[in-house]
Amino acid sequence: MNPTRLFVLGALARHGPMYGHQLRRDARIDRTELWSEVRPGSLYSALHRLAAEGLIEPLRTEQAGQLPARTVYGITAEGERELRALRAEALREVRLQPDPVDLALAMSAELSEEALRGYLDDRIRALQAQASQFDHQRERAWPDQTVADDLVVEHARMRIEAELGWHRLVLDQLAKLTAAGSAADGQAAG
Amino acid sequence: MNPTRLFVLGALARHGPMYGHQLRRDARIDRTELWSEVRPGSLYSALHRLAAEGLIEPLRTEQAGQLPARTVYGITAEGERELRALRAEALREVRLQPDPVDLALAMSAELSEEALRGYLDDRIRALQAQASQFDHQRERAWPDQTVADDLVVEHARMRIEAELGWHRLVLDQLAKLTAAGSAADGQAAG
DNA sequence: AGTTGACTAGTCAAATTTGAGCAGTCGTGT
DNA sequence: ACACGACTGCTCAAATTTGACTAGTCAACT
Repeated sequence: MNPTRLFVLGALARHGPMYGHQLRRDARIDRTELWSEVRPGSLYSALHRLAAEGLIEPLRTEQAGQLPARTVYGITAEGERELRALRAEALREVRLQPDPVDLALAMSAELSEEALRGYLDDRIRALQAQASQFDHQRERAWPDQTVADDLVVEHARMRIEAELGWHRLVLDQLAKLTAAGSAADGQAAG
Repeated sequence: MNPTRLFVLGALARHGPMYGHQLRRDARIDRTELWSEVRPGSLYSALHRLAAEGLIEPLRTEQAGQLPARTVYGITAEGERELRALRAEALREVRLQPDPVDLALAMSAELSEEALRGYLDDRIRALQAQASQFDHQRERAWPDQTVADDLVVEHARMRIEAELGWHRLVLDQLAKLTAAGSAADGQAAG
């Protein structure tokens, strides 16, 4: 499905021509980390590939002060078409992304009850921290905030709440979980 | 983090020596699709790499009837250590995986209200279908089902419920969402 | 006998991501 | 002056994933 391409095309369509680092920066600013983690490597490789496919095109190179030169890309007509197609694909796709913690849990039978409880407590604390961050952010808007942005934040908040609920359930069942194999395996390397 | 490696090491540690296709098959049987999508390409490349690193080792090659030969791998002592490390890593990591639908939604301002409502209705139907599947499955157990397996299914069920709640919220705000840009863009290529 | 369809066990090229790094610049202190 | 850390704009190798494909076997029909 490739979210990186969707992100690049969408950003160029909205804001107009941009260069690589600008995309990366805006991704941080606009809470983009919620829907897509844009790493530099992926970003630039997507830019090169999109340009090679003619979906975006280098418009000019700029130079601000003595900083490294940067290439400004704009979206092409074909890129707009691809953007609509990718967006439709993303909207149609309903997939619960697998969570590695489930995999880990299924393999933790021989972990001691205390060790597992420690992990779970840590996870709950981390989730609560994230939740309260969102609650603070929800109050004050950022520039150019749209209804869609609100909904994205709300989505994250609701998912955190669901995670918290599940974690509490796991804590509830902890005794049963480790009842079978209760060997000593308190701490792992890593 | 690499869930595929964790899956392979964990499965070999639990069930004992196995060959590639067996891992792939068991992944289907044990609801593994919930936590990890094991595609053949990823699976075999993980096997080769784990073997090269000495975390698993080819024990023998079998041949059942005239079917293709298959290589049986077993986990090594070092592999067991790596398994514990990977599991601890997965248990520590708390990350809300970004959902592409958020990205798509943030770029759907110029989509018509009806088009967006159509997508959302479809998504809700798909989610409800998945939910009722889980509800049926929850009643009858599968062989070797553990408490952890129950919890994994429950996890998926709770996440679906959260998704449903959010989707209804989006439908609620739909008028506001498309209020700004309401051009005609009813259907996209796809 | 021949065909169909599903399963077995795995390969491969191409796309993509990861994670680190590079060569420079800027701002801030000291 | 100059050291320091953070930022800018981007590159690169290595790891990994994707998705289609190979080359055969088996059971069941027709």
